[in-house]
Amino acid sequence: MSQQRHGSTSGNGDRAGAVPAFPDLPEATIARLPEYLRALHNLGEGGADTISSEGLAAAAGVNSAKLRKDLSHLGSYGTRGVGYDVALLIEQIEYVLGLDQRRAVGLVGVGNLGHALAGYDGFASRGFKIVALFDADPAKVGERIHGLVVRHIDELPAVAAEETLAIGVIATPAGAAQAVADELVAAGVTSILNFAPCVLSVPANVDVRKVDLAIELQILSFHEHRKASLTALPGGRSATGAGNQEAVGS
Amino acid sequence: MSQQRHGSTSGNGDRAGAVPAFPDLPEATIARLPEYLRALHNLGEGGADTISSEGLAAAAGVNSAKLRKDLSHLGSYGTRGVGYDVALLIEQIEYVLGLDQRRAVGLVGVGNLGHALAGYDGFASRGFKIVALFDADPAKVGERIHGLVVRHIDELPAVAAEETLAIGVIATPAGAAQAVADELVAAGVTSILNFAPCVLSVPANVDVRKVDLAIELQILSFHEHRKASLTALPGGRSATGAGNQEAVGS
DNA sequence: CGCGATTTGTGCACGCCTTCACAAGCGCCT
DNA sequence: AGGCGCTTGTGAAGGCGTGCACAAATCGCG
Ligand SMILES: NC(=O)c1ccc[n+]([C@@H]2O[C@H](COP(=O)([O-])OP(=O)(O)OC[C@H]3O[C@@H](n4cnc5c(N)ncnc54)[C@H](O)[C@@H]3O)[C@@H](O)[C@H]2O)c1
Ligand SMILES: NC(=O)c1ccc[n+]([C@@H]2O[C@H](COP(=O)([O-])OP(=O)(O)OC[C@H]3O[C@@H](n4cnc5c(N)ncnc54)[C@H](O)[C@@H]3O)[C@@H](O)[C@H]2O)c1
Repeated sequence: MSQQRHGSTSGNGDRAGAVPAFPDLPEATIARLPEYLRALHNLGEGGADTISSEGLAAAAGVNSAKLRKDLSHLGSYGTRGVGYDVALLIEQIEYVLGLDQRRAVGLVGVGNLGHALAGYDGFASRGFKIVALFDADPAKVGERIHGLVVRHIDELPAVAAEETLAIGVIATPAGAAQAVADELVAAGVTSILNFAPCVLSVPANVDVRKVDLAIELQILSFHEHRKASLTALPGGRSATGAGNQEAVGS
Repeated sequence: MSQQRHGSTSGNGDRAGAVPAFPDLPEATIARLPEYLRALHNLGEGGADTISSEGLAAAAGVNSAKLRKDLSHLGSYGTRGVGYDVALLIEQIEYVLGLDQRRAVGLVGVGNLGHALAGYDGFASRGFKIVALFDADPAKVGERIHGLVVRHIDELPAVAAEETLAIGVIATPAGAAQAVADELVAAGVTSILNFAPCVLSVPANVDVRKVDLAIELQILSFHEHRKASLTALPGGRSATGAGNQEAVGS
């Protein structure tokens, strides 16, 4: 880690304008950082000043060696014999994840799922703010949800022009998803979270993450199936092997 | 594949009672099977009888070599020079995923998100049926949602006794999630889909998958951050590297 | 001031997954 | 009947991620 960036004054504020161009963190690591962050916040509220890798690993549900290696990738902020400074580590991870600036989210498709998302306070507390809601249904446009007015999808370019949307969320039916994605991309959005069960085609510089509940259920179904086929087999070993806590991140 | 199980009569029904105890498919493969399945259904509705690995791979958003290797793991159902028989492959994958029997899902926590899930028809069309809704709030108990009456969480054991729940879905606040998970496990549920942002502790024979939207957003945020720090750097290569379609599966 | 207890950071080996590249197999056309 | 083009299935190589095990570092105490 060439750039040490150690928060000398403990508080924030010394973050230089020019971002240091990241060492390429392993994808697997960055997928776990949010989990560490959540665990740290819990621990912090619990009054802990420092936490050992063992403790944090347990709270995040991972192996302690993995956790240490992950953290080592973003430059070492632990103290041997003591552990990690909770506040400092929170600050570090938030910085790496780009959460020091609150990211603006635009949500397209205010149906069943969209409604739930729009009203979810878990976004605000984790660094995001839904700043705009869009739908194509005239009956929905104008509706007020949690302080936001639903706007017509055609207004997307205008809205994006006045407030940069960091992330676009697609909660429309699958048939409309690709068109919506195209419009988001045209409006300058380079990160998309897609709830529609379909593959999106986007330019190479745009990141798409997909959440498909049916897929999750089907994976569970497979394991059910497998477990069922094992019930009448040799030693019913329960220890060795599969059975556990798979996070959704890639 | 020792057991060929070739659907001779094309329809279903010849599935012998004793399941053949699976070759251990790579975890990565089973996480992609649902995606292939969805793509196949789309193609089938489009009127295709057969599909090449190239075509199916494109529809599912993966590399064609990867797709072939995945499918080869479950015994080859393709024809060289022609491709895969769409109907047969659908049947195959559904069998492997255990979707030939419709799985009963119990949903706990009928709040914002729970409501949306309860009303989602995408489950039914993909092999699942929500058979019970639970909540702890007396104000919610008794409410009728999409033909199902919300029952009190205390009734879970009774309900589970009369209808086996294959999968439990947790959509309660994080604070209640562990308790709910314990109750599900006690009721005999061995697969859990968890929407609450917390780590669940369960016995080794229970599978847990987690969906955390904030984590997805934070991962996107990281890439935004990284991209932003790269704008003013050497050759703005857009081809090489990250930027794309990461599925939610492990 | 030195020693032991504790905990981080990491070298290393192993296994999984991805990807390339190609031989083997299949159907169609002549 | 034979050849040609197309597509599958897979061997092999390389890369990535995980987890062990341990040296280095720090703190607290006698
Ligand atoms: N409801 C769930 O629990 C759930 C779960 C998993 C996945 N999903 C997926 O999420 C998506 C939304 O689900 P839902 O249940 O909210 O569906 P929905 O039909 O209730 O809502 C879809 C909304 O999108 C709007 N819309 C349609 N085309 C549009 C367009 N071109 N531009 C803007 N808005 C448009 C519709 O007007 C509607 O309000 C679907 O793809 C569904 O498969 C939903
Ligand atoms: N709403 C969203 O879009 C969204 C998005 C991502 C994650 N989540 C997560 O999903 C969970 C639910 O979110 P929500 O917005 O629906 O919250 P909510 O408060 O609207 O609903 C929670 C429901 O759970 C019920 N409940 C509480 N304790 C219970 C118990 N012990 N047993 C049974 N039921 C109990 C409550 O009565 C309530 O009806 C939360 O953990 C949230 O973080 C929600």
